[in-house]
Amino acid sequence: MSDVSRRPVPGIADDGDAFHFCSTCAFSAACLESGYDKSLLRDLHVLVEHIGPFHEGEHIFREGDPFTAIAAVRSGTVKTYVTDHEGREHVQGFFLPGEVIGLNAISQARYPSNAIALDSVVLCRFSFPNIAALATRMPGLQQQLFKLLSLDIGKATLLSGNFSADERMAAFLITLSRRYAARGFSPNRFLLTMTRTDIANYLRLASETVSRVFRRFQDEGMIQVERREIELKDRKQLETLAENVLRST
Amino acid sequence: MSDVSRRPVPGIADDGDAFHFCSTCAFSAACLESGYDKSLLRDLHVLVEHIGPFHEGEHIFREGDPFTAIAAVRSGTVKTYVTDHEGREHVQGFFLPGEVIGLNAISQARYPSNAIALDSVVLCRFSFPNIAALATRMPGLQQQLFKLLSLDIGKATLLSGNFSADERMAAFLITLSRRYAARGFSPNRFLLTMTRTDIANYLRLASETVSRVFRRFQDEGMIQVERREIELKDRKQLETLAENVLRST
DNA sequence: CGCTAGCTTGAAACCGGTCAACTTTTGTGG
DNA sequence: CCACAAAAGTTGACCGGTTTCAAGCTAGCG
Repeated sequence: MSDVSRRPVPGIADDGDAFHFCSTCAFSAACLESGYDKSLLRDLHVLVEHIGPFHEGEHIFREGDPFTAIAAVRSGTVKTYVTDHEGREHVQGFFLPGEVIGLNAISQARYPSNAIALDSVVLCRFSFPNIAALATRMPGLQQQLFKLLSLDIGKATLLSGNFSADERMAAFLITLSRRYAARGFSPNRFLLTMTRTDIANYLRLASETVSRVFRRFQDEGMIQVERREIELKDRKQLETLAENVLRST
Repeated sequence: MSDVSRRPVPGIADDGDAFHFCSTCAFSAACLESGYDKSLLRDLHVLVEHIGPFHEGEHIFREGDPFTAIAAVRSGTVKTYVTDHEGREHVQGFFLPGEVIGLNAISQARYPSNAIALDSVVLCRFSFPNIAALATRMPGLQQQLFKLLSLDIGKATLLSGNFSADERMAAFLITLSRRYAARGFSPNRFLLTMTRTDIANYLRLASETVSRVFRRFQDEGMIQVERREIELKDRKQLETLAENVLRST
């Protein structure tokens, strides 16, 4: 079973400048800004381990695996999900580059869900005990961890509300867009790296409903979808639809 | 506007034994176990501020209020919720004695939702900057904070899945039961401190549906409800129903 | 080429929501 | 303590958004 353990990335060496160790990691920027001295930053650097690539369909961790590390997505998309007794899949989230997986495993010391690569995925792995220990010496890092955890509570709360299919779908598209934009990608044209079924299981819909909502949104000129490619053509209207879901974001 | 700020509890003095400052607070036990010396425990103690009582219907904080503190419920029940554009209320959670509110406010430095007392509520308030600072000197406390945050991600994820009314209701009752049991109350007989409408808005149902599910559960012998009093009569069956929701708990 | 997984579309069924009427409880003031 | 009003809860009938079922389509790939 593959997991977030030892598997160095071929071709990505850790030997370079210690202060550019991982441009996409959620920790680097925050900690660089905090003006720590070189020795502490070096401590952070030696914690990082680049692992992957995981290819499409490969599991990064599975429900019940012992928790040892959190990981920032460096490239690709990760889906987390659980499967219930009836075999229905419940998608908990999609993680894009720069986002951190595994935070919900801390409380149980086990991963409570499965994580699978939706395309080619490379991760930055952080041993949790080590980064927690370092955080006691770097208040900025501790603060960053608190923030990330708190953020995930908010994320999980978002779609738990009582919203219509249209509202949830609009919110899904808008948040995807914002997250891509935050990473320097186009906010209005991007690739859906997940299947319709994945989207459905995330939004608590049937995949047929996802198809139909896409079609209706397209007929109404709000989006243009062609297979996995999507273009947001009327952001304003989408934001309006998503408004109820996204308030407090 | 009332908020989690200065309002000492009349009759509850902070002058007593520093190591029994708050029997219900989520931090005390963990930190006592960690074997810290007296001076650090005293630091933790002076952070605690008992506030309240808030009486039924009174707000503890409101959406958008600047975040300064987290708080452990000492007695009573707190409901957190947001209201959307159409005036629909979305209940995010109920907090029983021993549970901590405000953790989802860290990332934004503002409370993302409203918190209201469902009955008479007393809180232990912890200034967040102070407790975070202290956590750098008490790794056990830091760990406890990480755990609490991580736990809340899991809680928020639970009901976000695609479950039937029956499954969600059963899960709601079972978790309530477990939480009361963990605090030394009866797991099979307790008071629903929230209205049917609150339950409905939490479970994404109509209040009429809550009524009907209660009635059906009762007709099937799983529970006995009389107004706000409830008794779980067939725990096993409820657990079975809740199973899908609660896996990974 | 043909297979398969993913996707789309239509028709019918159903779960839960909405609307409305009514009952019960709670709270208030005389 | 009672009268009354307001809030909470219950129940029934109907409606509608989503799901389910079924069929067919499309793209990607061996």
